[in-house]
Amino acid sequence: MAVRGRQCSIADALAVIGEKWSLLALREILLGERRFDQIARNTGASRDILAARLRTLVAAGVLTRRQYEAHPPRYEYVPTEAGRALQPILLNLMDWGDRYVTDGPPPTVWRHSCGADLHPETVCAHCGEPVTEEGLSAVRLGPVR
Amino acid sequence: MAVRGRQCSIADALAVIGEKWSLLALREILLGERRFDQIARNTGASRDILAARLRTLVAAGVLTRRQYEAHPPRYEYVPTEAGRALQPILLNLMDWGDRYVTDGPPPTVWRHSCGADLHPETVCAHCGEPVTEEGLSAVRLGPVR
DNA sequence: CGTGCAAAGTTGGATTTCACAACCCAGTGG
DNA sequence: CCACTGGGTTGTGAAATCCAACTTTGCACG
Repeated sequence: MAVRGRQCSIADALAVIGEKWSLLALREILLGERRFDQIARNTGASRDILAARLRTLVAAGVLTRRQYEAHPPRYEYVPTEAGRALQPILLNLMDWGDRYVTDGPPPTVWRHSCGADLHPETVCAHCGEPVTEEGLSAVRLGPVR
Repeated sequence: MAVRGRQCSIADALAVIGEKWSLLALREILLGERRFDQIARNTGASRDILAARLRTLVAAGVLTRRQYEAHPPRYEYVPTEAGRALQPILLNLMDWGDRYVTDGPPPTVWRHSCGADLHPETVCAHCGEPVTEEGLSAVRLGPVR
């Protein structure tokens, strides 16, 4: 996407998952839907665009396309490790939408194994403290191309 | 964006910040850049699209547009609470890009106040345990419209 | 046999969005 | 007077998206 602009992994990540429908397709796949028709129905994406996005995600290594039936040939989409690693991003995005965009109660609720309704929080993996603006400084920034 | 499809705060969130360049503009603003020209240069977005995105983000309450000079009138873009709340999402996205997309070392590195280079981790706000696929179950899902 | 259905797309054409360069306006500095 | 800066807007053409219809392979029903 961004040939010019700051060299940055956010831009690189968005080149893979930043297009329209990519993240919604991944949401459905991480919810357990693996079939084209079901993903199309549950996201609302048009079938041609969805096919293109799934191809991109397979090419990027986020999904694999697995044949689950030989005659007629039928395929399903399974998340790779990279795909499963997007789950926290989707949960954070959902939580942000719940708080600042969606009117009314959250449409989707997750239960954590500890028993509580899940509210994701981002912490420093090293010390476990929540990440706040004040506790953060940029050591090195990507150059602007 | 998604009139049809599952009712979901991820879709709602993407309607606000899911368009091309929105998140990259927010990245620059959260890095401290507040001026149109600087944001345009550092993201690589074309000026017309950037102006449209900033208007959308102001209308959605993610940014405010503040006049910092009267003659000639000049404006800067300041994140609101909702805007600052996107920081964890951007950090997670950056970390994902570092791991699975960007070749070579991470272009941008953040230092946490604990002294370590920041690697964000998403935990359950209630119990503090990392969020994994296994520890998670959907209690309620949004209906498909 | 003929009809209907399902899954996983592909195709054609209209609409919308995006990119790029050029332009505008107000003030500032030389 | 001239160039330059900041914060945009305008026009044109290219690209992406939307939507409905069609295709292919096979199964099940009557």
